[in-house]
Amino acid sequence: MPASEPALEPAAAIRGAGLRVTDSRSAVFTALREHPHSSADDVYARVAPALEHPSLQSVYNALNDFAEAGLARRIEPAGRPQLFELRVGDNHHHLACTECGAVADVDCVVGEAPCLAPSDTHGFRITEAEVTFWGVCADCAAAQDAASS
Amino acid sequence: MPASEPALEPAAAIRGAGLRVTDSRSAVFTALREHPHSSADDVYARVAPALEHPSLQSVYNALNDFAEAGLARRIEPAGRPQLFELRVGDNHHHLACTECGAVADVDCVVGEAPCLAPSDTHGFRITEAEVTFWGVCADCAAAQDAASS
DNA sequence: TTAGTTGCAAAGGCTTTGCACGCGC
DNA sequence: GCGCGTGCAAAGCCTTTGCAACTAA
Repeated sequence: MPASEPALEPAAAIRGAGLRVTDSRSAVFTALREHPHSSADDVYARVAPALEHPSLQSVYNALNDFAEAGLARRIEPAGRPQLFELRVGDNHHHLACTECGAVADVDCVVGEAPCLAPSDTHGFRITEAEVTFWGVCADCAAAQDAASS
Repeated sequence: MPASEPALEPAAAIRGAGLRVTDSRSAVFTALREHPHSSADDVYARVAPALEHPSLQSVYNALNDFAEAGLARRIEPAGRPQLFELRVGDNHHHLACTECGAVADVDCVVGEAPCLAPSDTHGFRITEAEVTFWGVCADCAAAQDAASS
């Protein structure tokens, strides 16, 4: 099992990103590592019990700080609240469920960033290629099949 | 009916999608054809002068109806208001400017839908692959260069 | 100590919803 | 005439902002 790679200490990761280490941030970091693709609300729900005075705004602060510091990546599935994940810099993409909003990771088909290049850049200075596969997750597909039978 | 006209009559397109033809919808359709990648606000600003009693909600209604009927496609650049365009079914992708939100079309590098397949579907029933290239458009790049020089 | 963070409150942007009137079919 | 669509108003969701008190370094 991949447990060989010791999970980086939250405090070290946060400090390494140039941010101060606080209880809130450590909690958010841990929650995000254990449950990637979480929305701010999800993270808040997870860290709330562990903190003295939890606040949704602090979670937003932490998430935004992480995103800005390059610790976390922001995912914004169309029409849904934004999600966050800690995997960064490995150019992976996402599968998103149009029904329930579930998101799963997919390794890039090509393997190196940017994994695609547009045929015409229209003068844009391109920095990133984002790929999202839309579909229906296994659970929702099962629900649909059950409903239509 | 030959659908080979350079510009399909708005009324025909709308009726063809199974929607009733109204002034609002015709105006929205025309505005969208002339200015693709428009937000609801943009469209509203364009159609308002031509209508008697314009309303932003009607524009939203029309756009959502179009999207649902397959007449228009909804684009949702992360963190920006949603945009709409009339090109549908041709599997093209987008270039988006991280600075100003400008969007440009790019033909799919592969050419047929879905143009990519994930390495692992995680049980998803995939219906669409969406590719967005993020970067800085020519105008914003020029502004940045000017500011840093 | 001192700048960076938190917590609380409130505002803000974008989009949707509800309902009566009017119009396309 | 029937039913969909419009217009007006209001609410809703998610996110950001402002400011005093607090705390990591």
